[in-house]
Amino acid sequence: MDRPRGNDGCLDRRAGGVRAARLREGCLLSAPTLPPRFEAKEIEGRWQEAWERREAFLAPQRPQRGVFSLVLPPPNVTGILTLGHMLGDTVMDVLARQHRMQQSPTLWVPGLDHAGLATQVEVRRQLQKEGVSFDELPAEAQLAELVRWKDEHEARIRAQTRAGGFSVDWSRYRYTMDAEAARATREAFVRLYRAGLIYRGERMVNWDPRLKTAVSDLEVTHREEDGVLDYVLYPWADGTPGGVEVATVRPETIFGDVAVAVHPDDPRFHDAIGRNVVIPLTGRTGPVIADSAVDRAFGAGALKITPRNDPLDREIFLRHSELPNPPEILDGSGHLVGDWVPRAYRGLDRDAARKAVRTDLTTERFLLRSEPFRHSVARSERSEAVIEPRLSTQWFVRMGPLAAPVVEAVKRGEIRIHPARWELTFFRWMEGIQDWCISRQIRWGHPIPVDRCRSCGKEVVAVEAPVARPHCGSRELEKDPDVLDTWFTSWLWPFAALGWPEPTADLEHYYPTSVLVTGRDIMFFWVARMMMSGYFFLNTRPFSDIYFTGMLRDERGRRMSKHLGNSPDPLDVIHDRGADTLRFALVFPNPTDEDGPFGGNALDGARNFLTKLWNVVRFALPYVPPGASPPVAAPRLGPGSALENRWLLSRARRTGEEVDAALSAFEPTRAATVLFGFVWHDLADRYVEIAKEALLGRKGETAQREATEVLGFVLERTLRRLHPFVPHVTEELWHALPHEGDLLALAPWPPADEAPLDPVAEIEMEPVLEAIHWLRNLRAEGGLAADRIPRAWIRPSGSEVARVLSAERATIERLAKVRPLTLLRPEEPPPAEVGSRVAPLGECFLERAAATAGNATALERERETLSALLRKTEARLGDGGFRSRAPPEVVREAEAKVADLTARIRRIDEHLKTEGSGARDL
RNA sequence: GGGCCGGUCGUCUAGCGGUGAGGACGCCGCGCUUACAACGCGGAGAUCGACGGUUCGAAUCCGUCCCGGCCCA
Repeated sequence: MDRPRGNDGCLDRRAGGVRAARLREGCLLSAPTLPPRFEAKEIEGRWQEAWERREAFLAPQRPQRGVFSLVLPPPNVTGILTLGHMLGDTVMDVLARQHRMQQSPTLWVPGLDHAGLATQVEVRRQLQKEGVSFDELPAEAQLAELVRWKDEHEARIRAQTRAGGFSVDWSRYRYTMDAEAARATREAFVRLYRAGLIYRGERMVNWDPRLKTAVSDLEVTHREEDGVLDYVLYPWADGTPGGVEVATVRPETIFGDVAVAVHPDDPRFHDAIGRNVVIPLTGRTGPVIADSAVDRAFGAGALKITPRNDPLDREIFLRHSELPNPPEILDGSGHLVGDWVPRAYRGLDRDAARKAVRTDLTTERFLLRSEPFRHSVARSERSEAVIEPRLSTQWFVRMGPLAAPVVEAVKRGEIRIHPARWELTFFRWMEGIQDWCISRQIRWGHPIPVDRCRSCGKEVVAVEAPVARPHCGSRELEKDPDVLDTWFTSWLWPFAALGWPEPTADLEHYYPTSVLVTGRDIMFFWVARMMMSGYFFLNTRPFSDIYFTGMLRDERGRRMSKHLGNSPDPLDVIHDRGADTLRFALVFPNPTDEDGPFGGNALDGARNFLTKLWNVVRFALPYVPPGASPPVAAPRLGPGSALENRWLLSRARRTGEEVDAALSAFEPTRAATVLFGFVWHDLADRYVEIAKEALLGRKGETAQREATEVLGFVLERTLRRLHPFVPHVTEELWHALPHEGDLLALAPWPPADEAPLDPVAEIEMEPVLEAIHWLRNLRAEGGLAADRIPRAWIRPSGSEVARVLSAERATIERLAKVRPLTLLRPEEPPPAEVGSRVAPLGECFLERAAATAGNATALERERETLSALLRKTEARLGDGGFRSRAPPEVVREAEAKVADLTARIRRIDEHLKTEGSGARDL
């Protein structure tokens, strides 16, 4: 075996040797050398190409066993990917890569969403900046603009996804507006229509007058805003003085009024019910009606009824059939129209109308007073326009029947939500679910697959464009002018992306999918609806687990947004820092399912970790050169093996088990945290430092061989387990070490239990590490020069500890930089002029610089801590209830603790006495 | 107005009935020890939002309140 010389020249030559050996083997994928620092740029592109060349992520057409599949939530073409997308993608990639390594046929379907309204709004805005009015363009030109936008952004989004190293199957890439998606969309519509779950009706919808389209409840946001509440007098129609006082924030809707409603139990209005009032400015009158939906506490207790312009008014109107049905008074763009609006007001937009109405109400003394009023205002999520509730004819999906099986499935545990706390939110929404308005009056979307007969008005709904004639025999068909809500395609995605409604092989083998990872913000828009469609169209869950990621904040805790400029393009971050650094920073240290800060700190931490990993391998390289045989199994250790070897394998075992458990439980951050701690602290800080002597051959050939095997094995397995998180760097390092197979991405996931558990080694390692720690502590406090190797003594607390310390004396001496370390017998007096510590493993003594006197302080502090603890524990034991009610082992533990603390405090007192005399001697 | 989630070292967080409350970042001190200064070693720093209650025992369970955040109306 080659021995390292321990200087840079040697290492470089060795690295050269690696390269030469690799070239001889004809392996072009090999890492040429390991520079002292890890440079992401150099390696990431190379491995991405290698994976692609080997078609590593191409899912088999005919998988033979249990598959793992998932669809990438197709990002909106509205813009480019954000770091938030990268977070979800990273979580998905961790799961996908792990399952692939576990030899499950794995399919991850990438895609793109046309994002109808959102995209149209973006394109409209963009054109507006260029001085072009989207709305005035002919239909074909509008479409051309939309397609151009889509093409540009699609390219960028694909580039971003590639740069992240995400293991999607590009051969299955899908777009929500491709031909197959169009087919699936039509099919879904037709099936629901035939099942009576889609209907067209005149209903109150959320109308966006700026975009001139209906939007769904989910596309409306409510915000507290300052407004004005007007109190208007509706005088008695019979000319008697007075009338009814009505409060409104939308006085311009007065033209659509048909009545005034009051609460039937409101004593203020008992005499008013049934009388008629004048509706100001209209020349019309209307009755005062009673309805218990009226909120008596609001305004003056009376509500004007505008059946076409307010949902509550509509409800009340429908309960009072005697009221006249008014014509439309506000058109799609928010302008006053129709016979009921006096000429003077027609054509005014709603803001101008409100002003004019208020002025005229004042002039004619109908306006009693106006108050500032803070209330919740509904705005369109996409255009920010104030939503106009408007009676309009639209297409709806009946949600009740679709929702029922989904709620049941989640309650049965057939679909699991992670983190589970979101179930509550989910249920609450599902239980109050409203019908879904799916028609949009925009350009960008799938057309509604309905034709209507010009003569008889009958609807023709078919998957194929209709050729058949409706009942009346006319051939004059008119297409429905509307398009479908984007989500009407997206909600089909888990199966539509696999080819539904065609009975494709992918659909057969990869549906239902395994997991869905997405942000909570689209829980209702998308996730819940996919669940409903899954049960309706395929009678199965679309996925078994849902994982909700958190929302990223910047380091000041603000939400990331384009507007604030705190949302960098992931491609730039990858260019600067590397994909692996970004990926690790996204899962560690902040939990992937919480809204945590993300920024330079996290990126630095990830980079530091990768550098550490890089350097551990770099250190190991000379001992486990590429020529060495790959570790096929864990090294077989015996009782005579070095403690650190037994210990490290045992730690590796526990790490593996916890990582696997964390990933199964959808806790990627916990998995990353455990790996981080293992690599940095157990492997690098402890094992490597302790094992250096053996590795260097100073403890003989057998010891060297064993340490080499352990190091090689643990590193190789650790790289495998880390691979899903940081695929490029691990692939690079894996190839630099002895390994079997040609890609780490396809290497098998190591079983955690192949490394032997060794609880004895773990227990024995404790006092060794502790001794090193306390001696270092004394050393730092004792004011010793860096090159000074002081003498040290330990009086162990028990014979077992004494045995271990004695066996590991050389290691302790080396790592604590003391010599010699002398073990004292139980009552053997300590030396003079020393710093001391009373630790659980025993008393530690170290020579110190003559001038320092910090020891007494440290001891006193320690004494105080221990005394406080002792008092607490004694108090607990003194409590009668404790002894009788607590479990016996807890009582015994407390007793042992009291004994231990008492002994240690006594020791400290002894030390302090010596210290006192010593200090006087100074 | 209703609901949900959360308040733990300066910051971000782990722990969710018996702990000397763990870690990371930041901070302080000493060190370029031949894998790593993007590092090593040591140190300081938290009565776990407040008040009650349950319990032999509460950061952990239950109430009330306060403060954040989100969702719905």
